[in-house]
Amino acid sequence: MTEALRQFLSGGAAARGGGPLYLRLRRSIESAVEAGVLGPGDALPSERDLADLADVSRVTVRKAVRDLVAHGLLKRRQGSGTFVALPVERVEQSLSVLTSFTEDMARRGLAVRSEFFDRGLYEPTSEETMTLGLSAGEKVARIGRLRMANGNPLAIERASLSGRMLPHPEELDGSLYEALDKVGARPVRAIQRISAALLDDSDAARLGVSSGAPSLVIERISYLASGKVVEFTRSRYRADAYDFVAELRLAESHL
Amino acid sequence: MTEALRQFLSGGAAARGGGPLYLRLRRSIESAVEAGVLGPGDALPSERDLADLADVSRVTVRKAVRDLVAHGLLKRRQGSGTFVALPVERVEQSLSVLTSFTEDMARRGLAVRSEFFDRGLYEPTSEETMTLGLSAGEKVARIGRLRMANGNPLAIERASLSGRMLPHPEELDGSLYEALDKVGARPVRAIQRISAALLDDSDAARLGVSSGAPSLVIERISYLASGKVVEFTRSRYRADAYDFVAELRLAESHL
DNA sequence: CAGTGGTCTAGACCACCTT
DNA sequence: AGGTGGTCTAGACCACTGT
Repeated sequence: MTEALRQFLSGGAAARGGGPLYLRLRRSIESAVEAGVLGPGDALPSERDLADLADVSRVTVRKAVRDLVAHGLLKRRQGSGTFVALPVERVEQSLSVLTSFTEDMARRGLAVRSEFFDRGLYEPTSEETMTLGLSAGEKVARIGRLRMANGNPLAIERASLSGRMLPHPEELDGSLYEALDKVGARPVRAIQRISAALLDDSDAARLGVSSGAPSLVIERISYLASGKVVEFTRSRYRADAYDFVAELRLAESHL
Repeated sequence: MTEALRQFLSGGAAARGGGPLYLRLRRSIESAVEAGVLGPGDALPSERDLADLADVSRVTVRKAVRDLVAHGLLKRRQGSGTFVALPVERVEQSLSVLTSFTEDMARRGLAVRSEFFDRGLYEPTSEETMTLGLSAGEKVARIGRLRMANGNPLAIERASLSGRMLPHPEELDGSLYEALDKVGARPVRAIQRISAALLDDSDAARLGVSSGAPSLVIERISYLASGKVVEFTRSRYRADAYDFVAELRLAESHL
């Protein structure tokens, strides 16, 4: 195996076109994975061995590997090694009709679990006061949870609500909307904003991906029938595991 | 100015909690920007000077700065310096009704321009053959363009169509849908899939962002009234400049 | 030409996982 | 205990940008 790799590294890294060494090495490793010389889950040689094989310094190896880890091709485990990433089964979520996370996953035969890392009443930020239309002195209820499907962390959700809607957030256990339903504050409409950003270190750790991995950023504002804002949620979905799907009618559009 | 910075670096970097040096330095620079000691567009001291100020090696400075550049807080210009990034005005696009890129931007008073980097007929990939339902021997028309608003690159679009629909792609100049309209192949419906991923080096260069910056990945399949697939487009939108917005009706959902 | 970021090296020590 | 990735250093040269 190391012999086949040598073709891609020592021969490959030097020969493969021009450019900086770390880029040539990066392409060499990519080629080795694409060619199947390294399969999913396989361990790469240690960074020190790679440095020897490719005849570059370890710093250069780390630069090449870092890029490939960021793009999701490789995974590093401290003290253990560097491995070709396992293919991730991606999960889809519809954007036209908002179905529940739990229902969505159940329909796909996935076991869902939530892990709360934050449930409590807090002094609101100015953003929360404005978005939720809080009155002076009113507290804000915050719910932070890690969403998992089949044991894999998929998303981080941080919801903010008026403390009046949810006076005991620490008792929340299952569905937030169910709890809202009980106090007659079930939203009927939501506006969702989708963007992308790199995960910060703590969110990356929670989601079990490398620091600096990309994520889908979802901000949702939910409204009551009266038009009043009930809930403001900011979520982070693992970009390597999640797709949002929308169906569009092309009315008078000229693209 | 360097005097105020020193508070955040020499004093700051060493004092600011524990953890690796590059993380402390990163936090110090973040703090300096948040505190307004460094405003948008301001130049940071050179990496060598930062290394002296914070009393770390240049490698460590570069590691801290790289992270901040990836997150969009700083921008590096080779031969020139490192600067606090200018705030980017974000652009929204609706997902419920697909309006045209050009119209959308015009409504916001933005001048739109497209730059083609690829227009031609090619041998289809197997993905194109399957998605577009091409018959044997049929060529595929590919349109690759860089979308810009007010001179700023916003997105890269790569569209694939049957060569029969668009036999002379190199003549395409304006709207693709307009061209399709002329041959009676105007789509009436589309499915759009939204995810996120890091930009590769060449796309990052086209979009004028740093290599490894995050992007929104949009895949769209457009259908004729007959149900036949007309077009398959894969786009990359700058994550620091683009939001997709969807309105949702919460039918029977339990979140 | 001087100054900046970009690449690269050889070697060191630490933190962590495995056995 | 031995091997792995994580951090860090001091110094070098290159490529690019400005004057």
